[in-house]
Amino acid sequence: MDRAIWWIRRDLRLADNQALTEAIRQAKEVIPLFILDPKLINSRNNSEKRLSFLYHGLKELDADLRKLGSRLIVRRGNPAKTLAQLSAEYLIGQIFAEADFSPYARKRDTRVAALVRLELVGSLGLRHPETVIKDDGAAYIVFTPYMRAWKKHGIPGRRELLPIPERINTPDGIDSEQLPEPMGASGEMQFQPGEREANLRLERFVESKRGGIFGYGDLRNRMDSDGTSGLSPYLRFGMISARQAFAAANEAIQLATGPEDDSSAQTWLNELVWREFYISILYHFPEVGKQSFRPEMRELQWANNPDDFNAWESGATGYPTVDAGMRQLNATGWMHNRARMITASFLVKDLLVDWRLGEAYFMRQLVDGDPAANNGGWQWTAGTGTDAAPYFRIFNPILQGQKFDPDGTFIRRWVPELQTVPREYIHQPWLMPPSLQAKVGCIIGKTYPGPIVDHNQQRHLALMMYGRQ
DNA sequence: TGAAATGTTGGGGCG
DNA sequence: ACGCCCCAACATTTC
Repeated sequence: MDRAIWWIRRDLRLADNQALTEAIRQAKEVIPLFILDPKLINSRNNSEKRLSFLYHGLKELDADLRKLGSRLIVRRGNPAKTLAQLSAEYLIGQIFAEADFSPYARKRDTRVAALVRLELVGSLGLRHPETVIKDDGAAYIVFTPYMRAWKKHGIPGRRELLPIPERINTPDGIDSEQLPEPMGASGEMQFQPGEREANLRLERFVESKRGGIFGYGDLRNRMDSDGTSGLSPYLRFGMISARQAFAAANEAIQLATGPEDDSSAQTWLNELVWREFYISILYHFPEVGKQSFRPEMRELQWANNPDDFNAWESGATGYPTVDAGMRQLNATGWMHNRARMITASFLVKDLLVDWRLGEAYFMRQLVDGDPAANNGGWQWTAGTGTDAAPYFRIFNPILQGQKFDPDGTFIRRWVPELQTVPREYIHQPWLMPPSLQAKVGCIIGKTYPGPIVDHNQQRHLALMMYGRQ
């Protein structure tokens, strides 16, 4: 084959890239192509920060490609039309891409495959969803059996990962669109986009002597510390492959020196398996993107009060941990996982708002926003999903804060109005006597809202709402 | 990857 | 010495 297109979608990396490797193996010349698909770019649930991360990431990828004698070609338009037109114009033999399993991606790829030769190589998870199924061919809908089956297959060692190609021959004279100017300089972003940063983060995480993967078991839930890997945006855009992450996790498990380290590293690896699980769920049950997985939970009578929702999204519920989480999200496009569970539980089970509104809001904010993982997380919280939390499992935002942010460091970082509130009141500032409020300059109802609802009361309402179904 | 409600146990104060 | 009560601490059940 003379010419192939490496169609880049959610695999913005040169290392361990099966689609790219296969394109180079089969064709003399390879065109690295990214298509700005208006359907995705202009989607109502897209996020400025995620787009900015993508655009910066594409710039990085272009720079990396130029070191290999190639460059990134960017086109805007309908993918099927764009690929058909390019294929005809440049006599493309085949298009190689990494498989993506969101309902939209699958529809899109079907349309593309009807017009041009498209070969999907590898996937955004380590295992293709068709390969982890029960003996009778049904999909797993409970995590633990899924994980057991998943783990029966091997995890490649780091030495088996595909190297960065030495050179990519790309024909000259192919027009490329300018990338839209991303908002904000990449150097100021919390997540520096690009493959290089992704690898640095993974290395730091698995090689760190304190914290990192071996401290993960203890620290992952602490909202007041950096106990997580911070890799989600990179996995989201494939700046690092799932295989690379799994290989590193597995190697850490081999190197663990005690049962604590071992179980800590296992815990992180399991989080990666949760990602695979939700990719698989969305693949086998694409309708979860629109409605509850559980049919009996599709007609819940949500309150959907707009004022409550506004208070939630802007971080003004009067519950410090909830507000801190939402403000972290709004400010950075990322939220600690524990805070995601707490804020989500609050929206669904304290404010009785349809989980789909929360899911959409998260998609509009998150740098790492991914349809499978985000949907899985929300359905888990709402108790409507496959292997979901039972409906009566309701987070108490005060207790969660006391457990996972005992000093209120996380709260004070994101809710400056509460900066001066003493430790003993930080999770319930409304209990401060008026004299203390005046003394510390935090007046409940003025400088910081009182709780918009009573948790205990709302908890009972939620139990009734779910119980009636 | 929860928390509240309810039940059980046992030590200590006390008459 | 004994029974009774209280209640913290822990366990179990329930939502």
